Amino acid sequence: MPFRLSTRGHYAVLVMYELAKSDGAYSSLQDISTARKLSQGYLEQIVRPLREAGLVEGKRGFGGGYALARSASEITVGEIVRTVEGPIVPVQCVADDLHPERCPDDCRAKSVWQKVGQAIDNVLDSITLEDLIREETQDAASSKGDQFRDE
Amino acid sequence: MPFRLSTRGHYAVLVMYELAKSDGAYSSLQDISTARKLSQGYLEQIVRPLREAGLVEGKRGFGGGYALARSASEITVGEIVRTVEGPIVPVQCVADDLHPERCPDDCRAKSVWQKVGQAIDNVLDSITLEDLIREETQDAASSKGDQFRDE
DNA sequence: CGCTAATCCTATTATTATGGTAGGATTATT
DNA sequence: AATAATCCTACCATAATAATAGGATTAGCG
Repeated sequence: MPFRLSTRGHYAVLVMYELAKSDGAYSSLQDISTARKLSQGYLEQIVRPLREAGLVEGKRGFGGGYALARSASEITVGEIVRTVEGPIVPVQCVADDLHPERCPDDCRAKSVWQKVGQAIDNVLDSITLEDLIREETQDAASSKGDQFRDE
Repeated sequence: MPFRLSTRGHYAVLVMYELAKSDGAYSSLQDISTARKLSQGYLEQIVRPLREAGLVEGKRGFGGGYALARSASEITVGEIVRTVEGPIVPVQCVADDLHPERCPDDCRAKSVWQKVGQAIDNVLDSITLEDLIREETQDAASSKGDQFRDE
């Protein structure tokens, strides 16, 4: 149960993954929600901040849908997750200064949580949507190097 | 809000941190909860799995309390967190095979979540309680090397 | 022995977060 | 005009979280 990503971030990446595969064409949330067995209304709520942040563009009306606003190589998983879920701060005491007796400034454990947050950000920021759609059926390394290798 | 550690894991590390500082002597939860402004009853629930997992020893009665069952250098933050919160699996689709249409086996995003989980485990497992109590007031590197440096 | 301080154990509860549903308004294509 | 899509707001059911409450047991101390 610890360090879980909620479905918002999970589904956001799935939707962006689908849009990246469509490469320019507009895809409707109805199609995506049907294919992935997700609630369309829920996806609408999730896509909204992505649109407001300029990651996707919505086109209304018949034949409309969503498309990436930028190239798949310029959108990282970290940007997607932080856009729909907020900054990655595993333990609140790192961000604010409430409960000074519980978590005083000199508490060495704080640096643990900071390092965890940075480690998560590093992984998420190192992976672009292009990495995800490249070599779809293979499990080999991406062409860019060791950023996305399974080890 | 994503990748958050609940208070269970947070408080568990705080308690273990206090026990490590006491170095062998039994510390009561009443003292710890008073000093850290935490609920004693809640801490009791949190310490229980730590005792059952053999990380701490409880001593009942007058003058009793809890003490580390092993050396502080042999207990990692990762072990503490996983004991009270369970394994670190950021996205469930990595662990089970429900929703095969939502998260098919060939979904490349799965490897992202796996890498995140491993990165978290790596950080948590690299830090022992001894690392936390050493050089308490300093922000320098630990004597063991670059495992716990602020960068 | 009896008092007290502690762990140990179970049940309940208030609050919050999660994961949606419902219903509609707007826009664009055919 | 019909339809298919985004866009927007509100509400809600469930589950997880973070405790609280109340007691039973055990051990030291006078």
